[in-house]
Amino acid sequence: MVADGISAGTGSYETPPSVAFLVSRVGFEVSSQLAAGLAPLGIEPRDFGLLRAIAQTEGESQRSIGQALSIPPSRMVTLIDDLERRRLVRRRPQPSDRRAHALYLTPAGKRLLDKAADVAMRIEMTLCAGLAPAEREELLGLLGRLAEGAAPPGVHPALAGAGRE
Amino acid sequence: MVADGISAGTGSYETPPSVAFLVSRVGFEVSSQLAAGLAPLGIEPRDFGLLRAIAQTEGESQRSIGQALSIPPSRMVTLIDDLERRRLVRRRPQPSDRRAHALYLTPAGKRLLDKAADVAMRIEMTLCAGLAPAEREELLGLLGRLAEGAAPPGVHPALAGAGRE
DNA sequence: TATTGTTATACTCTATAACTATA
DNA sequence: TATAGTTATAGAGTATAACAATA
Repeated sequence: MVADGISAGTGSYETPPSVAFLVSRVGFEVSSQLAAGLAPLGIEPRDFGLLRAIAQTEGESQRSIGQALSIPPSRMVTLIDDLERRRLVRRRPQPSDRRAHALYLTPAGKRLLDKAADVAMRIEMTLCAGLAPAEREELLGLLGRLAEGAAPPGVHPALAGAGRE
Repeated sequence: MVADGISAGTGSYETPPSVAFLVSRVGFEVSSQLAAGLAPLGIEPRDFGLLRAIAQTEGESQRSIGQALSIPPSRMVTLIDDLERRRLVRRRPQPSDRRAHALYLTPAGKRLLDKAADVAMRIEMTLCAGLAPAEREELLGLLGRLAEGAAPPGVHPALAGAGRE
């Protein structure tokens, strides 16, 4: 099970009216839902992130993608090994640098990525089911402003762990 | 480092305009900030949650608090051992049932809990610094409605992990 | 016989460092 | 000598199951 950390002590004990607390709590729930929704597809949230990254930068080297996602090289080996074994990703030799492996999605990988995106979309719809379209827009705007202010300028380390830091 | 899971693949690659994604991303950031802010106090988010739970149910048994937070008994032993070694928590025999240990905060534990609450409050203030008071209220309301709809009825398993699932 | 706390153990996840093959 | 990928290894964190004392 994924584990959040900040929502710690939620339970039946207390529910401080704090944005930080609520965001963390809902974020945790959403993470769990994503993991549960992805499980039938045989992948985890981190694989989803990896597949997306590969899809959007086809041909990039293993290390380069790992760096962008803050995944150390040795970990990338295991993760890509796994995806390659399932025929979702392929390592191809790079003519320009024979040390490097360029990563590509297989057709099966692309199909799976589409299915995973569907799962994510369904979660979004369920999550916002109680909100009017205008309310959802309002929420998106407010959260976006929080994200801008709070996030470190570059990439944030989200793929690294299993549950939640 | 704490790790979220759903925010996977954030990086420089993509930023879907999704509430689920944004909530998870910001929630992850907040968790990291809490961990960082608590570190100088010598505790982690899960300890914070545990201290709060004990503070609000003084005298409850170890098992009972563990159950409320979805922490297995064997894990509670280690966690409470740790807090007791630092003189933040005390186990006291229960006259009614000599198998059970009732948990109490020491004065030092209460002081530390106060400090931790300050840390959390500062994070909240920083997070919402860019929002007008009315906007923050709006956000609280919208998030509250998400939390109601998305959360399972009872307790949610947040204390289990280290950072974020 | 069931339950509280504990211990022992095994498993998963992850990162660090050493290694190889190229550059 | 530096870098891409790999392998080996060791550490942290966690859960499961066996155990002792008490109910």
